[in-house]
Amino acid sequence: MSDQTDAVATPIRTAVADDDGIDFTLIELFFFAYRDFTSDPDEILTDYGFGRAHHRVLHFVNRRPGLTVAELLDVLKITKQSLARVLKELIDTGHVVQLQGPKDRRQRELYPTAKGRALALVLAKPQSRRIHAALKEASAGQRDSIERFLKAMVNPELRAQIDIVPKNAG
Amino acid sequence: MSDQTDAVATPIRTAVADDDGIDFTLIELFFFAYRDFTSDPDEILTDYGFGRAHHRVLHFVNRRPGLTVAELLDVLKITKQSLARVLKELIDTGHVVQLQGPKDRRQRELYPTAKGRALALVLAKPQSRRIHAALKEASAGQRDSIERFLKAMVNPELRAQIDIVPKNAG
DNA sequence: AAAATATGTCAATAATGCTGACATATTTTG
DNA sequence: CAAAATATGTCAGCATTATTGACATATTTT
Repeated sequence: MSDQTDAVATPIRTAVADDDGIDFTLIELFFFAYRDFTSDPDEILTDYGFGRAHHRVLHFVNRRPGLTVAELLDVLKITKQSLARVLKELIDTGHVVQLQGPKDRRQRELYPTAKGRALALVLAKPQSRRIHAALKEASAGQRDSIERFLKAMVNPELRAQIDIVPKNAG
Repeated sequence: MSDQTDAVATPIRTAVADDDGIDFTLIELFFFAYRDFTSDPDEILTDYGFGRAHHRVLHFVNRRPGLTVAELLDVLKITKQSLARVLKELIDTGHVVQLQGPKDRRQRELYPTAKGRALALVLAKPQSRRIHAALKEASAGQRDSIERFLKAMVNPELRAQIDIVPKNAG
């Protein structure tokens, strides 16, 4: 009886692999890729006294100018209280401004300032460069596959969040 | 003069888009995909009183049985003190065991127990299912593109960490 | 007028990370 | 063999990002 109550549990010496019917290869690659994907902006952010949370807010305010606090909470999947401090700091430092909603004056529409736009671009640049480098040898069709894959990884009921920004809104 | 000292900074009402020479589409998709990719195991982990940090340790101990503490720190890119608490909890709950290194007795080789292996599979299952569903319509060649892309997103000098586990170690 | 909604704020707490310092056991070096 | 280097463990303090619960204010809807 080698159950949990044994003083010493038996070590398993074989590695799990894709054989177990589980795609460990892609699971692990996704972890490594995202770890390094976020590392570039993380370094820049420390110079500004900001963290990854500030980056996320700044990104979406630049991506969807005029979105409300509620919409931002829904996209980030965090609570109002978690957002509060981060948003306040971005407002206090002049990266983001709030405007009263034109139709519903309870709402606060969030917009980037020129300063906030500039920082968003600075943060996105190394990420875009990394993506561009990773796609170097990929064809246009392969890029489409990757885009479709990433989109399909998102919960179906939340995929609408992605489509808010048209492919080339410019 | 609309600089930062102005009482009210001017809001920018246009959205950033890929036009700015930055691949915001993939940047954002990567964020959404990873957010939902980690949400499944996160929910399961709360039932065990564990967090995402425990999951990462458990994953790599199952993936590379016998890896040392130093190797684990290198893979996770965290400090020894950060790992300590999480690792201790996994050991105390019988998910992971430490064996003295056979050659260098200072080292502690980390192995999963049957309990730890089982939990790793439970956590990986929904992630694998999500990947599988996302690849549903993709051809084998497209899967390769995605794998190559994710691998290319990892810092070149750290890509060796990925290759430690052979494609089909089974 | 009452209820619902959007936002803001306060207080307390948890998870995960950090730095710095130091102890122990073991291996390597001179 | 003694000294230095290495691998690990641990303590104390702290920062960031998240959580829940409670409550206040302004505004809109019923």
